[in-house]
Amino acid sequence: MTLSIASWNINSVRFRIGIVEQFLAEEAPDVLCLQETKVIDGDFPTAAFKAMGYTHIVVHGQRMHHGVAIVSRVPLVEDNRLDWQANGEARHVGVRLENGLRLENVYVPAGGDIPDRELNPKFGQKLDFLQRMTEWSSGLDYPTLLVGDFNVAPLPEDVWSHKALLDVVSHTPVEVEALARLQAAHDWVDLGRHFHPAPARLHTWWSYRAKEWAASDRGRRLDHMWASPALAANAVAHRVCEPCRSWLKPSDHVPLITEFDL
Amino acid sequence: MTLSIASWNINSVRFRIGIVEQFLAEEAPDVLCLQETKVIDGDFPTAAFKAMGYTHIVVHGQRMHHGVAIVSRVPLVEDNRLDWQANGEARHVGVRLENGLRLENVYVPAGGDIPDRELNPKFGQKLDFLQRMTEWSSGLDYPTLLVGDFNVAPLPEDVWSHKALLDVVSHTPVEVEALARLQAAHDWVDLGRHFHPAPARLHTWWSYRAKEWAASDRGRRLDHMWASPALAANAVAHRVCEPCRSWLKPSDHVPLITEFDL
DNA sequence: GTCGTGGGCG
DNA sequence: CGCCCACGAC
Repeated sequence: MTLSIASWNINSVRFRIGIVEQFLAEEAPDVLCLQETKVIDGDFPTAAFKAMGYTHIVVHGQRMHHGVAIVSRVPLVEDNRLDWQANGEARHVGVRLENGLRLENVYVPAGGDIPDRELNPKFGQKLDFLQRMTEWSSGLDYPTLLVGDFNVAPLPEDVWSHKALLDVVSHTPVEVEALARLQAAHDWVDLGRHFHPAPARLHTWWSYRAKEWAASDRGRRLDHMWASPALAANAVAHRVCEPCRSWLKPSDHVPLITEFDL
Repeated sequence: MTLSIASWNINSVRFRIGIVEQFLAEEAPDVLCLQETKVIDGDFPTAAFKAMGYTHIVVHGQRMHHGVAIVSRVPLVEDNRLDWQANGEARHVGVRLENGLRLENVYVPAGGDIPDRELNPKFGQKLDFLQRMTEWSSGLDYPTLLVGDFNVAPLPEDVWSHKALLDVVSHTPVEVEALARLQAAHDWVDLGRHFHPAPARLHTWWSYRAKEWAASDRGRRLDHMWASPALAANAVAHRVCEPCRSWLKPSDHVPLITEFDL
């Protein structure tokens, strides 16, 4: 059987429910992981998803910021909600699928503007978050798919200009090294680059602030899907749905989809 | 020649420019007076009006609240901006048409919630505003059309329930008496009731807070067009465009139109 | 209920 | 740029 899993930082699932429906209608993934839902669990637009066949819904939201959710056409059960900052922010939810696959959906902190632990506490929190994810990751002993907005673009080819972004949060060496440690801790396979090796252009985010985002194309690859080595062997396709960036009232992130043959 | 003049409390002309265009396309009044434009003069959507042939535009706006404007297909010149509160609020603008007709566009203060001068200063300011309009009105000696949101429903038949609203600001006896003095000061002809005498139902405003506004029909006649006696003799029709209340993203007020044969 | 504004955040 | 919220006004 085949299974398709998508991930999308939606930047308010309520405000953008229309393009989420459009995406599900066009791509029909079996499972969709959302980040930055920005909604408390009671206000999650459950009905819209159920009407489209996504009847299995696991939410972990909060007021105002952050929030993650997983909606699915195939059965799944909630497994855990981890708090890698121990501050109560809703940045992770994990589920188990019927075939035993674990799916972990995470929204890594953005990290503020200044790439300095002392001057900018948020930057330190981001690095600490990645370190605690690394420790968690090293203990995993079952096939897992880790997806979400990691807020780090690791490779030079993951940003529009390696040189221009070396001191910009999301692409600084210290973040890239922290992400490398996380990846090594479970031998995670970066499915994006597995299917589209560097130096291929591969971006998942374009700032709202650039009005001519398509023309200037100053993108970054902040969103990722990482698989346990055994699971990666079953991945048959991976793509970034870049056209979604130009839909009406878009998110600044676009969806990723991986197809598995299990 | 005939001349049609409309008046509409639009509750943000920028937010509702779409239905303003729809109204102009359908009714094509020669002149449209707007209240609660909620826009500073520099941000008034001039281009949209000019594109529809309303090339003569006189605005008197401010940040955030209030604001009035007159847009016209026929030539007119700004005549005055009166401040009947002496507090700088943009609640009036007057123009002269080529035929000598004066058109005065006013947005009377709502007056707050409690109908008591002592407990609620805004109520006193509303009564003072009407008193100063009365003094101004008694000195008029040229044919004038006074239009706008008067925020008073004078007759028992001007509200959905005379009894229920006797103590509700907009229909209290003290406001009704103040409006009667204003009317008497120039022998103003109330064109709404001139063409649709009581007890005919005649409402121009329905609260946003009643979701089933059409079914419950708890309206009030807060908007008016008053003519000097000599001018009123030339009025040939007057109507309230009630369907506008059910358009997409409506104002809580609907437009009024009077046609003159001059 | 539905505006505008201003601040937080990304 | 563009979301969420709090506030004040009507």
